[in-house]
Amino acid sequence: MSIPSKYDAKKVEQKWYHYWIKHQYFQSKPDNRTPYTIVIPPPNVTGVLHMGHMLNNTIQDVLIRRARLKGKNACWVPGTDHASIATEAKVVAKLKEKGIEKNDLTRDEFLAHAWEWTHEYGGVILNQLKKLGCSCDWDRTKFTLDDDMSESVISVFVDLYNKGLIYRGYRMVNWDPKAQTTLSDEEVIYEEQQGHLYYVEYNIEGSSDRLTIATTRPETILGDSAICINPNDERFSHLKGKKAIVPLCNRVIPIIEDEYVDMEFGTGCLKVTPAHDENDKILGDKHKLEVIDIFNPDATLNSFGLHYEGQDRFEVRKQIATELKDQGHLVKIENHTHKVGTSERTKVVIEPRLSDQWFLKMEDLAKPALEAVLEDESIRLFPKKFNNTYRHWMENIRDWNISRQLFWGQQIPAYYYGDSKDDVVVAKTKEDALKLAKEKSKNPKLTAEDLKQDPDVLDTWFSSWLWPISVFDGIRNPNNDEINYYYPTNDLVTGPDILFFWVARMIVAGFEFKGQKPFENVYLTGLVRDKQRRKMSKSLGNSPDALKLIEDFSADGVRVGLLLSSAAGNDLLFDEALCQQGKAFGNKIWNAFRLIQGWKVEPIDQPEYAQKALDWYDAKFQQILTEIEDQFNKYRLSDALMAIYKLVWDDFCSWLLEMIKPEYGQPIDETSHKKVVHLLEQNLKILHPFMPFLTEEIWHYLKNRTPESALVVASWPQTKDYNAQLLHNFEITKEVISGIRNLRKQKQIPFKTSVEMQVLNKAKYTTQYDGLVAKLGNISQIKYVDASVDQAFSFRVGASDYFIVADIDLDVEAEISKIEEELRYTEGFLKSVQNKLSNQRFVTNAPEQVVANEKKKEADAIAKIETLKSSLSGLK
RNA sequence: GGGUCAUUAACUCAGUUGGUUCAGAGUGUUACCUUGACAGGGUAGAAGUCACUGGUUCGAAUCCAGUAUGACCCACCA
Repeated sequence: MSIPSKYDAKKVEQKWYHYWIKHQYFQSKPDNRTPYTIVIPPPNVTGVLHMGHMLNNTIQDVLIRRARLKGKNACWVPGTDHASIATEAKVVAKLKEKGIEKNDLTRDEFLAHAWEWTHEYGGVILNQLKKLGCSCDWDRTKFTLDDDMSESVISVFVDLYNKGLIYRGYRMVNWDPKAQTTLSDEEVIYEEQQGHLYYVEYNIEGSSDRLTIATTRPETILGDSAICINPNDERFSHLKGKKAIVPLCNRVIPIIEDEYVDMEFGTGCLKVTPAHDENDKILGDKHKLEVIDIFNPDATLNSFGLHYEGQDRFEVRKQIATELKDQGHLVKIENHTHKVGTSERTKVVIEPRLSDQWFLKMEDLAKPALEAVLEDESIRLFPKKFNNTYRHWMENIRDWNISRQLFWGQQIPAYYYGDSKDDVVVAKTKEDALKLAKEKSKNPKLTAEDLKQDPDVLDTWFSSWLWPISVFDGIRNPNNDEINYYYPTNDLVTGPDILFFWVARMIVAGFEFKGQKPFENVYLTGLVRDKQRRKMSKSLGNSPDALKLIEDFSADGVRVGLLLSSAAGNDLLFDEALCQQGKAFGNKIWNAFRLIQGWKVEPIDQPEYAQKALDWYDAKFQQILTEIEDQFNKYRLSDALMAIYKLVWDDFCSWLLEMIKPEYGQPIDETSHKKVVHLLEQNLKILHPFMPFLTEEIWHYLKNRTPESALVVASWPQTKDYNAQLLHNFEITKEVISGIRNLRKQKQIPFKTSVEMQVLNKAKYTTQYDGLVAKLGNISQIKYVDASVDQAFSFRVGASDYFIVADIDLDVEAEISKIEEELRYTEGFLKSVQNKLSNQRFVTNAPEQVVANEKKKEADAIAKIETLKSSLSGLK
């Protein structure tokens, strides 16, 4: 079988992905193995893969592939989210291009367009995940608007309504004037903006006095229903009980008193606009003020806006300022920075607005979810610092506005049978609703036509909070085999930006609807940023094209690149150079494999050095294996990968292969070859979760494999005890070899020139590796001596001296000064150790172990000084 | 305004209960090497007042207090 000298990632990756799918390795069905389950954070159905997804899903794939290798029944459930606002906005925009307005369509017509769009673009992102190598069970792919998923959502709504946890309320909500829907508090992003503080004068009724208020939103004065002063503010005591006149519209409004007003801010006078500010609403309720809504749903002014009717709020703000100025009501304008709420999806400024919405009471629901994370820690967040954030949110949780004024989503199963808002019933189907309506209205003559379903749909998160349950049909069929087997799932991998949107709510839903946590561990990744630390975003154009990256660096390379520097919770500064490093690593492995496979194998005796080297690597592998087990348990994937990287590159390639490599043109013995192939296979196994394609390719080149023995379903290496002393001795051997190389370089002794070495070494604990030292140092002979060797170059490792006898003039002066320098350093070191030891408080207070160590350091230093002195006198 | 976390080499980060060479890794950089797996390579080296100030301790990158800078989260100051 001929092996290509260049690794063709594109071809290989396609080949093996097909192979894995064909042999159904990613499929999972309940059986008697332990399950290991991950549900994917469903991406937007019409989205495309970005760097965040790449990172996220690479991590999930690493975890799931490792679990599969460890013999678990690994199940990774993929799917997409209908993302109501985002998708609806895209559909609306697309229709607009065709000259179609959303308002001209019926609900069903609009939904038909939306589904068409979904079918056209939906799933693109899932195909991109396949390119990345993700080993999802594609037969389980779910969409949050699938019929069964929707049924689950509706049934949960009805259930919560019947429990009295869902209510309809007339409240101040966050209104997105562009999408023309409400948003939950979590969907509002507060951004600091440079604005102005307008000082506006109001006339006082029946007086020539005037008062000045400060406002950031002068356009809302048309909706003013009071002026508020602090009762303790003596500056305004003469105004108590009087009335003010709103400029422009000349409406007469009361001057009320409330301690809410901050006397320090602005003028100490506050205008009250209950329809357009949450605090004003509270004040308004308290003082029974009129509520004057001056906006249309798209944030243009309505008839209360007088001559500004139909114009946009920000346009009106400018014009009204001018008009106020012209009429002598504007005192001054100051610059003022403040936080403005914007829509997470459409980016427009949120308008606080009073409207009827559906809410879910969260307080009681949150309790078990809070305990699970913070008290019994049955759910663990990685990194742990998010516990605090989680606690704060959960303890201050507010009711969740779950209704959206959109078409794309599950329509709220509430049916009105009369003119009043209270003439409402909630049921899974219209038939059930009719039954209930007849009872409630005591009107048996009601027909289905009399029922009008609430036009709103549910917040998308109200479907995705059920995800770990509903993908296994655990809502509709609470005790089916799948949910019983797979739930609770094991790990959840997602970004901290949706900790509240999704993670916290899933935990709530898990306890409420399943009586159990939805997952054990939550791995929160960082944000992917560019080299300048800017967040990657479409608008900045700094986000690389995911598929292009895979094209350029191979899927394996990109995976390694992403993971190399992505400790959980830390932002990842993405740099293509990392992918390049990943790709180079792949190349290194490929070439190591080619070397091994290229050797001629013959049934000759195994040289001793080869056996020693292979035994050493065996132990080294075990050491690293143990280490990465620990790192995986702590979700330190980056560290685990780095440990493997160094194991393969440094220990396997640079040391082991160099040590067992036969002379050029010579064969290798069968025993060694068999063993090194085995060790390579072990490496491939632990590499496979990170670099699935390359490893599978080499795995099949090494031996003929049946589909059952593919690497993807191989077994993870067993951890065994290893000889730590052996590893320690070998490290010393490495130092000796480095010493030789170093000395050759300094003295310009070419590697091809074989030299003799003499060793002054009382312990002789590394003599077993003399063969290796001879091979890698090109040493003709190693002799052990009892005294320093004159006329030789020397170096020192530990307490031993190594002398290289070469036929080259020795610069005695240089040797002497080198030794003298080391002598000075060692004497200084000895002095500091002895100082410490003569400190009575140290000796009495420090633990025995530490004192003993210091004493050993002292003894070593004394011994070293002795040998240094003797070589010095030898040279002189 | 409240809170959380961070600050270690040129860059990105480890450093687990204070005590073994604990001042580390990867990248970059420097010098040299390189026809026989791999220049996407090899060998060797340089590089840090562990943000600052004080404290606790025999001993502090590590614990405590404060300061500075940055990031993030939360909150209704017009």
